[in-house]
Amino acid sequence: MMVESASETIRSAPSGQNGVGSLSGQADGSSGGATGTTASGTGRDMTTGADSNGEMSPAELLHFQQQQALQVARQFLLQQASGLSSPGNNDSKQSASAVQVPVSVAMMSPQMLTPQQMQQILSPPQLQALLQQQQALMLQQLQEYYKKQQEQLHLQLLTQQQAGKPQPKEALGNKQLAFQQQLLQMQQLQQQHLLNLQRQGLVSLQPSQASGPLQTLPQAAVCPTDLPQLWKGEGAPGQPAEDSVKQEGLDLTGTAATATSFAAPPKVSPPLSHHTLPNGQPTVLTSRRDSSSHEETPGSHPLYGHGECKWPGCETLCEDLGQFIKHLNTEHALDDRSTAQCRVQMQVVQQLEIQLAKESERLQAMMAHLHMRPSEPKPFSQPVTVSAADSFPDGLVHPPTSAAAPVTPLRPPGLGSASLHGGGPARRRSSDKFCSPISSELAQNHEFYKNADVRPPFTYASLIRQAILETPDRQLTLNEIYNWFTRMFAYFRRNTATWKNAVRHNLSLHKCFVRVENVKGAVWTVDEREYQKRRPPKMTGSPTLVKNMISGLSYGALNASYQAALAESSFPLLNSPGMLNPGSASSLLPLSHDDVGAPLEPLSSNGSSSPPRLSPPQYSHQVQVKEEPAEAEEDRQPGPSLGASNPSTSGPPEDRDLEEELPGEELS
DNA sequence: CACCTAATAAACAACG
DNA sequence: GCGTTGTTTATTAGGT
Repeated sequence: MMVESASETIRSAPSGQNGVGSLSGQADGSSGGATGTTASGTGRDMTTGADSNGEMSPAELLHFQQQQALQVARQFLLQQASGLSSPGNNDSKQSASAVQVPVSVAMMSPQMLTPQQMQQILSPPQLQALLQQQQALMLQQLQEYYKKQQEQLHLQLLTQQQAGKPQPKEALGNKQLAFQQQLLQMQQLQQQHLLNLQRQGLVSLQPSQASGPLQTLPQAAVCPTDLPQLWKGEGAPGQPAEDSVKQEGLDLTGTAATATSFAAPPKVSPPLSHHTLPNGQPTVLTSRRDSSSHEETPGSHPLYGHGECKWPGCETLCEDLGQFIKHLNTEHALDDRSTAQCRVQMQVVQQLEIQLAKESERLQAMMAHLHMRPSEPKPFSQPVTVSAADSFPDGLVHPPTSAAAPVTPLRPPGLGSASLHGGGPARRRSSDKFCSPISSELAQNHEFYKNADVRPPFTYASLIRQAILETPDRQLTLNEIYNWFTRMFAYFRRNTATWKNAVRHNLSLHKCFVRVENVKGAVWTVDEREYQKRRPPKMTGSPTLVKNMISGLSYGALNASYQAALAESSFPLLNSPGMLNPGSASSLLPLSHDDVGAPLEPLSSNGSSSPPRLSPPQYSHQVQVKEEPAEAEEDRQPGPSLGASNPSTSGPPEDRDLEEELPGEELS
């Protein structure tokens, strides 16, 4: 609550903030207490690493690997939970953010701010910059790491050949083990990298620069330090090289520290180190050394290691850093060759990213198979198996992710750009345009929105509707709507006057929101038809087209999975944001109330309730008002349209009333 | 450029 | 009188 008022003063909204501020305090208090941290998926019971085995049978090995994967996943959750994702909660993660933020912030805002302030203040663009920076480092590390791994494998193979005779079996087993470990490490790294990317996707505008501006980002990414170095060498030759080096060294340590915190989570590595094989020290050690090389040698240079120049294809030996710097400035100055090499490197990075995406996808599938679904309702939103090509046409991963969907490379359907409302002023609204299925989007990322001070890419109207539909009775009082907002979105824990006003404004303005007098007051409900009516014009794609596609597909031209995927992805288009799961879910499972994720969990687990694409119960929302005099409904009901129009009056809330065509008819 | 939609701000009334 | 709720109008901005 303190934070809230603080941020409010910071942002200094115009007038009557005070009164409302206090009010919101109350609201938050109640809601916050109620919700706390709901499912949030962190509490999964995961068997902790199978440690101790010296030798393993293949089965054991597999098991071990799975355990490792689990651990990695948990690591993710922890990271997310600890607030890596961004602002929202304060205290506990302050330390974490204190570690991460300052680095980048130091770069962009000379004057130092407290982490908290930063959390409040950091705008998406800034965050983006931060993340890009981190990503750059990660990429760099990744490259090195991969290289190392390769070398390592090679080395191992050699040693294996040599030592293969004595105890072939054991050695082989060990090798295998080491191999597995390496794989795991790679996975781990991949995931972390992915996490970074995803996080970046959260805030960044154009994650997909693969084709176009490719130059800009990756260039920075490839070698954040050496390019400036090169330019420096050219631009200001008089400058003592040492100085610049030192500075960069410092910077580097800073950034490297953050990067390594991702790269080498202590939790996961220990078990690995246990299993290092006889001669295996190198494996783990190298990786460790690798990942931490920067931080351990403050004066080092990313392109300098083990006494040699790491410039691609160079490997010139340099006794010390100074010599290396000279070498760098002379041999790798800014010229055609260097830039070309740089480009190549960029491509390498991109390839790696793609590879990463694929691998993480695989991991996702594995995790899913292991019932590890981290509080995220994959089945609905995305079949997980969206082809990598689809998800990453650009080789990058965009989507906002929550702790719930740590590794998921999925991009919220239709939301690709929607969620990336980068930079822009708070005004930017996007949701409806993209017709992102708010519910699935939310389901996937609610953890994120809950904790990250990121403006959700949905319109107020769709959010309000979502809030209402999530409740079993599909009705909410204004205050309950407020609470939902604050509960679900960190973003709405500040500037309360503003958005609350907006909420009221929307409720009044849109015909789709129907106020119903209740015994205990007034509640708001959603008139789904009205809501649908507002959409048609938008439909960026062209609903009819989509419809045709689907119907066409349904003739079986394409294989089922693809069809499903397609139907899935286009479903939201037909039904407008948010129609699906929660609506049906909540209608079926009252337990929904607590948060978005909740209703989805059970569904995802039992899978019973219709696959996303066709769930009929969506159109359920002619609400019935609890304990309510029927007359109330009239006042605003667009009476005509469906006789069913008031299942409320007649039927049960579940109203299986089948009007699925509705979207079609209305949209087309 | 016109038009539409959404966000934001603000005034105001009714009500408890 | 105050705060909440609800309605309404105006302005601004982004998208088409």
